[in-house]
Amino acid sequence: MEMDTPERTHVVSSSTAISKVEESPVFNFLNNLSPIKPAKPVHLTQTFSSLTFASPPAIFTSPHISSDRESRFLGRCQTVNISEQKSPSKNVDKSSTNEGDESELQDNLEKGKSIASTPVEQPTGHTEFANEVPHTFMYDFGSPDCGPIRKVGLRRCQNIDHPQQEDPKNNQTEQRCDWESLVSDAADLLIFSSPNDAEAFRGIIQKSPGLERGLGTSLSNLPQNNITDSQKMQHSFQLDSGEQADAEVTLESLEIKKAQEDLGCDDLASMGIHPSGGLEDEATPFGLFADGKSLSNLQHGMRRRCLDFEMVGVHCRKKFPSIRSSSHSKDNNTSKNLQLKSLNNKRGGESSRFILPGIGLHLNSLASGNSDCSAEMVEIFPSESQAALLTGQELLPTHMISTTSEKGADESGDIVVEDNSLALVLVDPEELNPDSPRKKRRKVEPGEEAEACKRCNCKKSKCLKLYCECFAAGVYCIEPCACQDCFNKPIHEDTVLATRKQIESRNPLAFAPKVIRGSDSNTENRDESMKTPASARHKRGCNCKKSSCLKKYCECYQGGVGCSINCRCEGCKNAFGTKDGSVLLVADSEAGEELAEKHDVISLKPENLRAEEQAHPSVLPNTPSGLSRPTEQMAFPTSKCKPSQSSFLAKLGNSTEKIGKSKLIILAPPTKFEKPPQQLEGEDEMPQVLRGTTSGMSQKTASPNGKRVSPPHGELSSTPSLRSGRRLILQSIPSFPSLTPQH
DNA sequence: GAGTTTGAAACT
DNA sequence: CAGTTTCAAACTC
Repeated sequence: MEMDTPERTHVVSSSTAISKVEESPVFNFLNNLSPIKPAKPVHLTQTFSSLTFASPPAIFTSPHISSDRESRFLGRCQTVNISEQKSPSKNVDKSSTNEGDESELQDNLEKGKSIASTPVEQPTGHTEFANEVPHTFMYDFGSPDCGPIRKVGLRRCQNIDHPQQEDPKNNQTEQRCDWESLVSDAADLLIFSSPNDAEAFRGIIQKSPGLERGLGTSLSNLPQNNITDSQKMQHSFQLDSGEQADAEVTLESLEIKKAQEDLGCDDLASMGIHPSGGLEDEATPFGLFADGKSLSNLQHGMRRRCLDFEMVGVHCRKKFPSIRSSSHSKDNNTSKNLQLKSLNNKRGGESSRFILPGIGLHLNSLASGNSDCSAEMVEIFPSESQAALLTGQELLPTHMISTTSEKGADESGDIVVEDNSLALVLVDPEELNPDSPRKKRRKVEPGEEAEACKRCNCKKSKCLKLYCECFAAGVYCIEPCACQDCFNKPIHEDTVLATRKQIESRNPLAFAPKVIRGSDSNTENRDESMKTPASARHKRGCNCKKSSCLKKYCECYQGGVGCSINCRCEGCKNAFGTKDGSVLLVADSEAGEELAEKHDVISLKPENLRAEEQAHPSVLPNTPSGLSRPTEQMAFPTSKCKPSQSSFLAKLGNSTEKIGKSKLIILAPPTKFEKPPQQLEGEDEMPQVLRGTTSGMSQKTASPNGKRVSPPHGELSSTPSLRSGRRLILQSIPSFPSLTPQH
């Protein structure tokens, strides 16, 4: 060995020289003199080659070496590998490798920095490491210390969107496992691709003390540069994945990360705030983490996904239950922790659901329900944010962002409301105070929630049948529910799931959104669609006989969609569209009046609307004048809300004048509205749900431009929540006066 | 808040 | 598939 070291140094310093030396008779002579040396080099070489791992020689020689690892891990991985490989290079055998390889090696060395600096012992460890590495990727085995880490690596590999980011991690993890001490030294070389990863590791570490030893040090040692780098990575990641590519969002996320660093990730994790979602998201699905922190991470990750991928529907669904629980207890800060815990638990349960087969439908159903719940969502997030605020308000922005983004994806109208609430949160420290306006708002909410995300009142169904709105929506019952003998609770998750399966077996679409937007008709042409009354339609259609499809008894009407051929209703007067397609006419008729009346109740003041229409008959160019209003009204009457929004928006778009100042404000973000049409395009029920199927309302409503302005809640139908959402909007309106230009 | 109406869900 | 019953929401007072 001793003899080797000097040679190694030589090799490292000048690879070319090495080859010459080897060839030189003197070298051969020396080798002959010391039988030991030759044997080792050969042995090593074989070992590596056999492994197909990048043997030192192989490394030099070529790309072949890289094998699986490199294929998976590009760029940075090479760097890491180089560092690892260095030690091998030291071996005499390695020196024997081709010159071309040497040149590569040098490059690598430059990147990797100091191979020479690595301790002599490394070679041995390195060989081991080399052996292990391939296995690590290929198989899930490992020493107790390394096992978890490797798993993570595997996971990541599977889910990896960005191999580069992961690669570094894997490399690090591996190195740490085998070379903890060495790694610490080389930590500088290693770079976590993303902050997310770092957090994820932290979370892992928390769970597994063993890992913490290995990783903890390295993490702690990570240079700030790495962090920044990771931040950048995350940023890029967001951009890549993210439809939400908003620079602001990313910036905030960065800020959040910084804040986390300042505060300490642990604290943040405890708070349930996790700016970075990356690994967490991935990890959770695998069920790796059971504890609250990990869950919180998951939650955050979930959010992230929504943000990044606009998996809003799913996200919302997952969150919903938790949200509900949290929403109720929001008032007390002390309770917040408990809430969070409960949320975590619930979420965990949800996550499990998420994994379970058949859940998809459930989730979808949730989505529909979620749409309703969007209002809650908004509030809920703030609550969490509040918790976060306890430590630092900085976190809030993320929540806000996330929430908005989510909503944006799912629901335009609700989103607006949320924004308001969020704005309040940020502005007012009072939120923390129970007396804060927010709290007041929440107080209002209970009623709203009850309506919005309807709370059931089941007495005999045990909330395990579709009679139960909660169950039908795929959500657990919560406090507001007045149900009796309720089994639709996390505690009875098994029962709930079993029941679900049973129901699904009977009707696979039982939990799917009842209202489906027709891809074709729906979307943008909805105004035109008035021709086809129900571009968005109820799946099965209604069977109304006495309500004339003008009351919420009618699921079509309730869902804000017109009746279709599927309906067996009698005397259909559905304002959204009659079975026979004579939608508009109806609007003018009784239904329209009724709707208008209801509008009044809502405080929408149909008067204004009418006045507007009169003043601006052209406001709704797409829709026939008569129809436009009625339809809009239609939407309102039921929930008092969502539909109205869209309608308002449309009107507002055309004429901000009368409608008003306050109302217009709410409508504000046009972008959100833009999304719905896209959603409409997706025909698949599931996707729609996930996306947050647009409600008929939104579809119906037309922007002044003729474009559909409104919201997405496709499923408004189901949605009591929509209703609530609208209410919120109305309420929120006052808050936004500033936004509305005063005329 | 109690009672009625209504139509979906569930059952046969 | 049709008819009946059960159920809970929607509605009315």
